[in-house]
Amino acid sequence: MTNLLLSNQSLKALLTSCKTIHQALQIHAQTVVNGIHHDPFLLTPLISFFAFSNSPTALHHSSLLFSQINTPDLFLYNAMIKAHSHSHAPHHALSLYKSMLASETYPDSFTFPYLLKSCARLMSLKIGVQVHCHVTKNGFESDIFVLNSLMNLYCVLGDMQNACKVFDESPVRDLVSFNTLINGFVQAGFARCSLQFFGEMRGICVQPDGYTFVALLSACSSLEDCETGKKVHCLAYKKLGYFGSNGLLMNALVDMYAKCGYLEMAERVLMSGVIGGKSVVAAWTSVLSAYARRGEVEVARRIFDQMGDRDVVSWTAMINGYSCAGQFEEALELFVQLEDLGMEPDEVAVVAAQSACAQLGALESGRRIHHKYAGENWPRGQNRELISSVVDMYAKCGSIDSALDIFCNISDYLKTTFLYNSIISGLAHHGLGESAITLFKEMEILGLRPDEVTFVALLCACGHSGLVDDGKKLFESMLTVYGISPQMEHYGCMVDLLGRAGCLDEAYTFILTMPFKANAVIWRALLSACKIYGDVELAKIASKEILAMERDHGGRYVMLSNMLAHIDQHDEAASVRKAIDNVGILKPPGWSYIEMNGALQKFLAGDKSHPEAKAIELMLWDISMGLKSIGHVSASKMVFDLD
DNA sequence: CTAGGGTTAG
Repeated sequence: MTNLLLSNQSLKALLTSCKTIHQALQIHAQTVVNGIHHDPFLLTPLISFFAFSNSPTALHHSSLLFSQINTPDLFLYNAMIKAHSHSHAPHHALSLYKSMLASETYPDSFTFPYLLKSCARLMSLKIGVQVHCHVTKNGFESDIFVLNSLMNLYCVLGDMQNACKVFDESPVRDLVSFNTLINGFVQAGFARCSLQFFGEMRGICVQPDGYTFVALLSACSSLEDCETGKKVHCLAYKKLGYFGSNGLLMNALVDMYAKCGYLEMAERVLMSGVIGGKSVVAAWTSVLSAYARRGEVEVARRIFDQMGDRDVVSWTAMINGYSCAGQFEEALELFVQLEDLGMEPDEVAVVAAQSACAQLGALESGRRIHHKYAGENWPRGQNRELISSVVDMYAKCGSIDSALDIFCNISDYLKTTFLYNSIISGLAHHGLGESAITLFKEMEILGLRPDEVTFVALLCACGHSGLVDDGKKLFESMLTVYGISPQMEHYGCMVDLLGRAGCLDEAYTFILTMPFKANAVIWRALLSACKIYGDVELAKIASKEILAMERDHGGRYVMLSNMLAHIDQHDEAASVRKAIDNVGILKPPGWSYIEMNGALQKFLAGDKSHPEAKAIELMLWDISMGLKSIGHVSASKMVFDLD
């Protein structure tokens, strides 16, 4: 553009034919140059253009423009609320609504669907119920768009009772209402209900569409019910005719066959379609992750390599595929490659990366990824799954201070049972039993329901901190207060707790009075306690049980021989070692990892191949001398060298 | 005056 001055009228005309954000920015620049950037007749179309363009930077731009307007009208408010409702920060939509009411501008039937969408994105029941009240107060409770949005909100929150209530009490219903509920049931984990509800829908002759079939196939996927899936496949064909070009429906179909384990069928359906672009990527991603879940990670990788286009979802599927196979280094490496290609990982990808870091103990990578993608100022910092993966990563990498630091700064409404499970188990492993119990109480105050995992973490915390009475009380309360029946792991924790505290007889009685037969893990917990307290008789009982249960597990022989060595029964120790030789068992070598300057250092017992092996040995020697000088007695004399 | 609700895969 030259220095030609453009009038308000011509700029407005230009805007109507404007196609890209770049063009709109140029027009905006012109309004500034011309000093007419406060003209509401220009600002309104500019703001709505940016607001509707689905890009974070454009949204930011429209927010700036919006803030310059003294009295925005309802249309502008609706445009901004809509734009924020599908942004990374949907809570802005609610602030906008508040300031809208404050400036005495009142909502219409277009306002509520976006507000409700924002509540759904925020997963906030509290705010959602408030907005529901406003819907009623303003008399929009029979607007079909508002009602369907309301139903969707309750579905997303997993509150199917209220979703059904809205449906039942609604004077108007359409196919979208039915589809919302059918899909809601699936997403909330009630796939059977979704199929049943579809039956009711057919009973009153409501004709399904593509959306309906996608939801039904998703139900069959989650149930891994291929028989019903095939019926849905046929019905879709009967109702819709050829749908090979419907990308979403084809994906749902491919995914259904893949999840049910019919991988050849999935691939055949995929090939039979004429889908392209994003849909092909999605369909191959479904197949890829099915192979990964099946444990065929190499096949998954081959598909990944052969895919022409790949998006973040495909990369994440492959990253999780590696993690699933225990190949965490490959998983992390792939994430870094994704970054190097300049792709923007989303929250699910970052969660996958953090979990690989957690498994590797890769603190430096974990911290880098945290700061880059999930820092406080980052909009994704609002994602609950992401938050708990970060906390979990720090806790598992031994940086409990960082984990606590982040945890303490999380708003209550973002806290979940998962998050508490992560931090409580982190505290448990760091021997901070009291803090674990404190956080458990805090969790109750917030109204979060503890689950089985919470209690494993808590009992483990008590065990590691010698809190015998607290542990017993918590164990008792599981069934009586929380309605969770203790499983084998919980009994194991209790045996460990009692054993560590030296209550060996009590631990043994506990095992004998358990409602099910103790497994080897539990006997091993007892055996390990016997080792600490030198109870040979009980150790023999425990060993006998373990030997009877696990003929091919190397670990117990080592444990038993260690124990016998410790209590000076070298003859028996020798016989155990002989048993190992006879069966030909080798304990899988124990690895340990540490990440230094971004590189992973692996160590194996007795391994001297590290380039810095000499310096490391000197340092270790130095540390152990330091420990001895403050009175620490090494337990390493108990360990037999099996090599 | 303008605009709107429900879909897959990690």
